[in-house]
Amino acid sequence: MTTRSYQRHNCPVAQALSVVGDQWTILLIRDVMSGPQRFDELQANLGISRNLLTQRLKQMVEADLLAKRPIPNSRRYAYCLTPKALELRPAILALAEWGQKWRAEPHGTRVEITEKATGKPVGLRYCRLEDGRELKSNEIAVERIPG
Amino acid sequence: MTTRSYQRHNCPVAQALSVVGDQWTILLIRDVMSGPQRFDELQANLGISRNLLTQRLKQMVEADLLAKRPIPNSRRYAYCLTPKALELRPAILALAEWGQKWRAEPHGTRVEITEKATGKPVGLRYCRLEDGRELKSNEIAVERIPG
DNA sequence: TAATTATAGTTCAAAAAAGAAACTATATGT
DNA sequence: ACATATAGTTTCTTTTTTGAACTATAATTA
Repeated sequence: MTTRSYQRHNCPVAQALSVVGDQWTILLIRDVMSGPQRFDELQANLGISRNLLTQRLKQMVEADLLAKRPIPNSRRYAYCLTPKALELRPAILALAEWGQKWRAEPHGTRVEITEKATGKPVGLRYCRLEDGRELKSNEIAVERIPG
Repeated sequence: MTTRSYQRHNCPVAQALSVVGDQWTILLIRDVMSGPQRFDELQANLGISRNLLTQRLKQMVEADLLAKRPIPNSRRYAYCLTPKALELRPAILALAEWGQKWRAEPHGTRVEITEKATGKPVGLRYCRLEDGRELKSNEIAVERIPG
């Protein structure tokens, strides 16, 4: 690892992207999150080439993002999200919200978050950890603290 | 645009990634957010090759993520974030939080969010939009609504 | 005034990554 | 026995990225 890549990697954003920052990984996680979990389904949905899908799935299993499990009474395999991958949901939802707002075609597929109990709309917001109180984006400061 | 890329793109996550999903764009935005705004600074910080940096900066200006402005009384240029890029902050902070939790080295650089007025710690959480009340991740449901 | 440095690039060859399409292996159903 | 489904692998081509040297120009320094 060179000095430069060290600089890139001593930052949580760069470290996250070194795991999920390639062209396909986040889309694969999103797809597995919303249903399809088999090789051919993922390939058809995303249009990723098969050799690359093989390679990515293998890397994602190694990175503990996916678990590959044989489906009983079948020779199929299911790719399942690990807790590590599930915790990317806020990042993926934040990207979805941004994509929804800034995309060229305003009326594509939407992603909506609701409260299970009431069906009321929910969004990702800044909260004071102490009491869960919502803060507006201009009320917060972001600081990088060298480790 | 092929059928497959249409499928990929009729999804706000894929649409977001089609703009910021390459290897460098999010790191460039993070870097510009936290200070460096000049060509050579960005190049040295990230270790990106110069020709690719040229190309990415140009694309990001075209995508309305960056504005290139000459610095007065100097022949330097500053790359400044547009509102569109600034609104990626939640996504970047969500990635930072995930990277901080799951990276191999637990004691690298940290990113901390605080309330400006009080210095109290803040995090990105799910909030009921109606009243800003924080909800736990198991209290929410995510739905994709075809457009 | 001439030489040097700083900045923001460009150029070009090589290496790495990704894509497309055909092929393989194996189990299952008919 | 033969066709089909699933999950890949192989091979070749195209595209991206890298690395390193080179360029252009304005401002500084000697």
